[in-house]
Amino acid sequence: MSAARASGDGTTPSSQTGSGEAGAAARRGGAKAAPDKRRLILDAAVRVFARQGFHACRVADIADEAGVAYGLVYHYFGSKDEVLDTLFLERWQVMLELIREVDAEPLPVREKLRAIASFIIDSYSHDPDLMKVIIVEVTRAANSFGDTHIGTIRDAYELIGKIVQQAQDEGVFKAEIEARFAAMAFYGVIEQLLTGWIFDLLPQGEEEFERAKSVVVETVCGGLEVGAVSGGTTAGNRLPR
Amino acid sequence: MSAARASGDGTTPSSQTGSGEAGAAARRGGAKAAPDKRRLILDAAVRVFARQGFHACRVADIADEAGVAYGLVYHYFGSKDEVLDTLFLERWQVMLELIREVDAEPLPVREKLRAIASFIIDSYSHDPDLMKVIIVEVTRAANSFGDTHIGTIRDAYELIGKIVQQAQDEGVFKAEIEARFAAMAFYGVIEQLLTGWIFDLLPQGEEEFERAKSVVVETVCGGLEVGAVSGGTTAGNRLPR
DNA sequence: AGGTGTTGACTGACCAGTCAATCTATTTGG
DNA sequence: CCAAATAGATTGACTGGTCAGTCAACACCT
Repeated sequence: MSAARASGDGTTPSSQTGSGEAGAAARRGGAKAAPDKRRLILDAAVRVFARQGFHACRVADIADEAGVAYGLVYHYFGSKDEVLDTLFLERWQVMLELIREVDAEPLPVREKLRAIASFIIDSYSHDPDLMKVIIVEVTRAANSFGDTHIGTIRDAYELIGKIVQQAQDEGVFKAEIEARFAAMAFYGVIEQLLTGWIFDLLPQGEEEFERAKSVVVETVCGGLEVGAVSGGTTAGNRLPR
Repeated sequence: MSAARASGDGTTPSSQTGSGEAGAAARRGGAKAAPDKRRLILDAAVRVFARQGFHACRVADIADEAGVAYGLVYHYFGSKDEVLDTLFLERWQVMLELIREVDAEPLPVREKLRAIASFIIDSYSHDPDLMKVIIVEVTRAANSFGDTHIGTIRDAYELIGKIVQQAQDEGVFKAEIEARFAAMAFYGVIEQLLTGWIFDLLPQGEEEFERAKSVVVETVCGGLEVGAVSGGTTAGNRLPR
């Protein structure tokens, strides 16, 4: 289930600094092992970025939050920017992978889209701070990180576009609405819901998150109007009401 | 027509700094009048913010772009922040007004939503830089301007929510999808399209903008699936392609 | 003579990134 | 099995540059 993947912790997503770190890996093989300062810093950064925003926080804040010395941040990361880059890529890569997997499976479109929506919403549910940072500081940040990662971001849109395209080829989705637009619409709805939660404009909670998954798919696929298709959600969904 | 209102120039949307400025208004009554430095600074700021981002630009950049001295920026605005605040409020206020007007008129939901979508897209078409700044620096910026203006932003969502609610009461929109969610979805689709244009992920141009208006309404109201409602749009554009 | 508009040099605070020193663990060679 | 050597981890004071905001002076109008 996609929800499972949403929590990809403890795995220490490998290098990023580029330096050799075989020694650290070996040491970690033991028992409790050293608290892996690199991870500690990343996690602290998420909290600090979410709380104060990337621009408003100082590197010292991250170090303090992580309980390490200032200089250590620069031992593991080349710059303040690189910390954010790492956080973003770590998560976005996992999402791209999931979308590719979903795309490969022989599922009805609704299910594919639902899987994607579920992944993103579960990601938020599992670590709201991280998703807040990604959306606020990267995904929408032209002239800074958004620009840097535009290629990676675009990949996601294109993968979703492919799914829509296929549905159109199969005659399940209307052909008049360009796949590219449809993909943006779908993603836009999800991101706006997260934004609503981030800004505390919408009620949050497991229940709401579950409901949101259905709402997203139902809205985008079936439309808001009565008389439009009202498919069931996950399982069998052909019955017209 | 909503498109007309999207271009609210030459009118100098009045005060914002709060100080008395009757003198300026009187002088402007003449002919060409002084170039209204305040406006000059605001327009320059839009360009600079759009080009470099709010955080990455210096106040000196704004002054240079406007062709005025550094200190003059502080004569008209209390701070760098206030410049952005002014730009945002100026435009957002107009949008709120439009939504209220649209809401008051006895139109079918599709038309109301189309009018709103048209306004926002026309705004972008008319001044992409300004919309870029508003979306990138305010609308999605938790922990900075988004937080400051959250109330004003929320107003828009709620007004749209009211329109959806009404459609539900009339039995035109499905009741299962909470109006609040639906409103967010609608707005989210629009903002994501703008984001696509801002990041150059979607083709731009008058033609695309026009098409987008229909796509937004059609997607959100009728859904992507075949068999869903395929309503016409505003004027005489019933023909499918 | 007084007020508003305009100028740009200056300052005070702030902060990313550097670096030399210290500490800890692992390896080597005797 | 231990001491010296090596390498990485960790520390935090310090620096160099940046920039928002101030201010005193000047320009122009009435």
